[in-house]
Amino acid sequence: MTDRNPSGRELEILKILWELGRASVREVHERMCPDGELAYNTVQTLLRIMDEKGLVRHEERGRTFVYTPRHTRDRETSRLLDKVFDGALDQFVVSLLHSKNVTARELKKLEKIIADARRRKQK
Amino acid sequence: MTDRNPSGRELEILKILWELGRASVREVHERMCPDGELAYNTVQTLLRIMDEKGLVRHEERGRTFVYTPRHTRDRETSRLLDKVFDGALDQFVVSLLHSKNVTARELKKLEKIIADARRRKQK
DNA sequence: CATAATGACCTAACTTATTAGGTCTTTGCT
DNA sequence: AGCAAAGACCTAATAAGTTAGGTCATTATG
Repeated sequence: MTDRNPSGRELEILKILWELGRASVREVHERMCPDGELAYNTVQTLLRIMDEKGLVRHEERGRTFVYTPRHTRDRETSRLLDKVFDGALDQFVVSLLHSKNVTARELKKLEKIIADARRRKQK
Repeated sequence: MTDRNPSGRELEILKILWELGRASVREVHERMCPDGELAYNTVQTLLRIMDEKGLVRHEERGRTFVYTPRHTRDRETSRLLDKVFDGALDQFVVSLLHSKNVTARELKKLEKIIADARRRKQK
């Protein structure tokens, strides 16, 4: 069972793994719920399922499993782009600008990001 | 039970309603599954649940219900932005540019969208 | 009028997601 | 050696999402 999509909780775990790069169940658990909202076992079960789904992979370090993400941020972004906007990039960006109050500073930053991408494209 | 989030199928229905503005069960069903992938009753049930969740509203036209969306595209975008990128707009856009092959033409369009937004901001 | 079509409403079956308890094993500490 | 901590593995219970069948009322149509 390879390459399925993450559910809500699974996405939370993926976010941790994207941040840490690699992590054991314990590390994910501590980062995700420092106040014990979820049981250790819950996180473990989720990671096992995500492994089966192909969203993460694991290697053994001693007797503990260290997980790394296989599902990428970009993949997730792409999925959402298709899911909500049928792939229409411009519509997505317009909506993005509506969706919250964007500061002039942020806009400037975005403009630079796009301009850079264009420059790279030209070459 | 107001203001809950759409599931995958519910989002599909919302997309139809965003496009059509308003529609009966039959219209949604025909647009969504012209080849009868889903039963009419399935769509009807989904719309009823979405009504309870506050994602759509309905008014009666004769003896048929006409549904309109309450959950907006922008709201959905905002939700995804938070869910995947904790609200970091720039990260989202960078990922967007990675997520598929963007043409130079599209980039130019995006640049214009951002520039226009900035200009409006200045005033 | 009889019958078919359309539509809302109710409910059930099945699937997927979420949560966590119990068990067994290894390891580290006294 | 004995005990506690850490970890994987198995399993179950609940919740949420998905799908659609059956029922009844209203409206067309022959």
